[in-house]
Amino acid sequence: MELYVERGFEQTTVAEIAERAGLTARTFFRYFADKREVLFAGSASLQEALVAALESAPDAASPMEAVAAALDAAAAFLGEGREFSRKRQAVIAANAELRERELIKMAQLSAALADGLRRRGVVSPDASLAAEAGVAIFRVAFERWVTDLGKRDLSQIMCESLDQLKALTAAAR
Amino acid sequence: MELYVERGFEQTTVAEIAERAGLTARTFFRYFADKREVLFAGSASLQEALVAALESAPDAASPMEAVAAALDAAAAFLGEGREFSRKRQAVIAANAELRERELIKMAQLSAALADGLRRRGVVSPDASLAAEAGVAIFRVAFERWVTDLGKRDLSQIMCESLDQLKALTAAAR
DNA sequence: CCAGTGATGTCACGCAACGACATCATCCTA
DNA sequence: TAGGATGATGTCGTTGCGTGACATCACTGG
Repeated sequence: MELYVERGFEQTTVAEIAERAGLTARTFFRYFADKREVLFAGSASLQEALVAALESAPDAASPMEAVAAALDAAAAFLGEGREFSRKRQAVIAANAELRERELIKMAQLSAALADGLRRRGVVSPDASLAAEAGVAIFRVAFERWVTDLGKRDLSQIMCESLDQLKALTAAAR
Repeated sequence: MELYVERGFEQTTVAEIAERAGLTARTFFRYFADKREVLFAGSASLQEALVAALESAPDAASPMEAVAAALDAAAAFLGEGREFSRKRQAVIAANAELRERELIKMAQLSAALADGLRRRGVVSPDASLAAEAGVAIFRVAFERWVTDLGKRDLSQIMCESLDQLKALTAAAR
């Protein structure tokens, strides 16, 4: 993060990262699959938290309600470190390769949520759609939260976004 | 496509592609930004077609209805070449880097649709949400269409998926 | 016939990423 | 306590992607 913020992602070599960490480039690649991956170390635990929340939602909950529970967990997970999220997001936004990686992490998240929904008995296409919709809400809400200058809560913004999506789809045909 | 299908994406070098095309590797890179991009040559025109359809939707159409018009255009654009889409999709699915590129193309599509909606007067977060939802529908429907063994129409599957999303969001809270 | 333009080739280079092997610390056990 | 297994790290060499700089060649307009 330090180096990526200082001089940008492309202008940073793996050798430099390794040097600052007191390691060899070869060792870097033993911990991270590639130069990008180092910025996404936490995404596995985020995903676990979301899936866990989805699974522990009440049985009576509808698919989208279970997804909403997962989104609450996401807010809890990220809610504290807004400054860190801001910095990280700035680095990612500035580089196309990093945006790609970010997107595939989101897609993995979506797939994991869809799996979780299927385990709850939701039929396959509904599960995918609900998961995709959930991730869309996450994306939009997170963007707003990071951009926002005020102090509004992430979970609150997520709720709003879900409501907006409901209103939008309800107004189609 | 030939080489990627024959021996897979990773096992194909740019020099080989260039050779089969009767060119130099250097020239390849003058036409395509990188080894992946060659599989996404058509995505710009797809995007244009969708945005055009969105813009020419009746003024009275709701945001999601305008998005639905764009999805119809997508179906028209892709509907004929199912065999080609299948092959291409198989190549992409088999490789993580290609999946990343596919995702960023989708994200660009989503951004372009959101822009188009804003030009129609839709407020910003609604535009993003509707566009994201539209792309989610596209993704799910396309996946079903490519996988599906039957002869069901892409546009038909898209309509179904939109209806399903409506039902899902309506059932939240 | 020449100057300008655009497409292509040639060459050299930086760097990401990986395989193979060496080294060293730790720790378990006979 | 010596010795062997294990795991983390370093070293070295290689491949291939991607780019900058420069040369070449075809084509076009004047």
